[in-house]
Amino acid sequence: MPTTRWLDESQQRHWRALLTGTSALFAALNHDLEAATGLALNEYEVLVRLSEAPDRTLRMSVLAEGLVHSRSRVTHTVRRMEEQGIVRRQRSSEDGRGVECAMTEKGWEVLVAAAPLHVQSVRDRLVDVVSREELATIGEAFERVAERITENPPS
Amino acid sequence: MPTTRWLDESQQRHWRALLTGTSALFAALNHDLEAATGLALNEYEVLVRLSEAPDRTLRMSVLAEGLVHSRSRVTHTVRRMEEQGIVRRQRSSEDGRGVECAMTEKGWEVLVAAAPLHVQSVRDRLVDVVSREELATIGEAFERVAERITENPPS
DNA sequence: CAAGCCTAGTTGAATGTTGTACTACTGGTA
DNA sequence: TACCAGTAGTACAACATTCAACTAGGCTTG
Repeated sequence: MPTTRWLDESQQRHWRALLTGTSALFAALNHDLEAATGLALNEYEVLVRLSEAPDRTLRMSVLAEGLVHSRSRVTHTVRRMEEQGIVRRQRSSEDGRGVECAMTEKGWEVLVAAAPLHVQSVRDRLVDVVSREELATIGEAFERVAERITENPPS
Repeated sequence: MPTTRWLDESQQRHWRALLTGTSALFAALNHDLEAATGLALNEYEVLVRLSEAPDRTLRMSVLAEGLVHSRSRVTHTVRRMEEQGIVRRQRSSEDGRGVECAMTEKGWEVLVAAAPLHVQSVRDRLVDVVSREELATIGEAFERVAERITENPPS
């Protein structure tokens, strides 16, 4: 059992800033979006993924993987969205186990209405607050972080 | 109503990387910590804040502000922690409305046992994955992001 | 083609979080 | 000292998330 390599003071400070900063950021984005459109950030993300997919349709497991959510969480989220009529589910024709989630026309309209507001909010709270270089550094760093976690998942 | 300034492709990619990267990161840290110590990341953070405070004691509202959690969430978290015997609550003597949350001796022991494991996990999943400069950039950027949100809170 | 194992997705219960309304105390003002 | 607006915290209900079964279909091997 090796002795602990503690974080030094500045590492500590930066890590803490990330922790509270992201917490504040996501809370604010969620709040902005929900106030303006009634949509939660999770739901919005589902719509974005669907909008980019062929036939605006994705398998549940693809959604789960892309959003980094548990399968069960996606099931519940999509069920709620289905009740609002913004997505629809149907059994996959190729794989009898699979379920495809498709965006409805109403879902598309909801997304189109929400997108400009959300983008403005992301700009106000993040993109226009950091420099282009900082954003690039952040993006690349977290790409690596995510990759590492995929290679070596918890549990 | 001005036309939307959309994100360009690289901004889009970096923003998405942050979104999924932090999601994966916090899920992994939470999982590591919970598996090793039975403590959730939230609860750990409460203990850390208390451990740094005079008398290892903080007002509920100070905890809420520091953790960027709602007052109600902190009430619940602290109640659960009190049931485990790692913190204790008492009415504030100076302000009759206030409640002070103090770390117990058991809480201190739990924190001391958990800290090395948690630090290792933070290193493995973040600190040792990015360069010192990247971490500094990230920390400073998010400090600014948080500041901006404080100046201009949602709702 | 049957057995066993894997993957996809759902279910329901336990747990956690949010939002609103409420109690209680404070501090300032008349 | 009586009022009133504001602050601290909690209670309860609605909602979201997690976790551990569970159903069902696919894939591989003998």
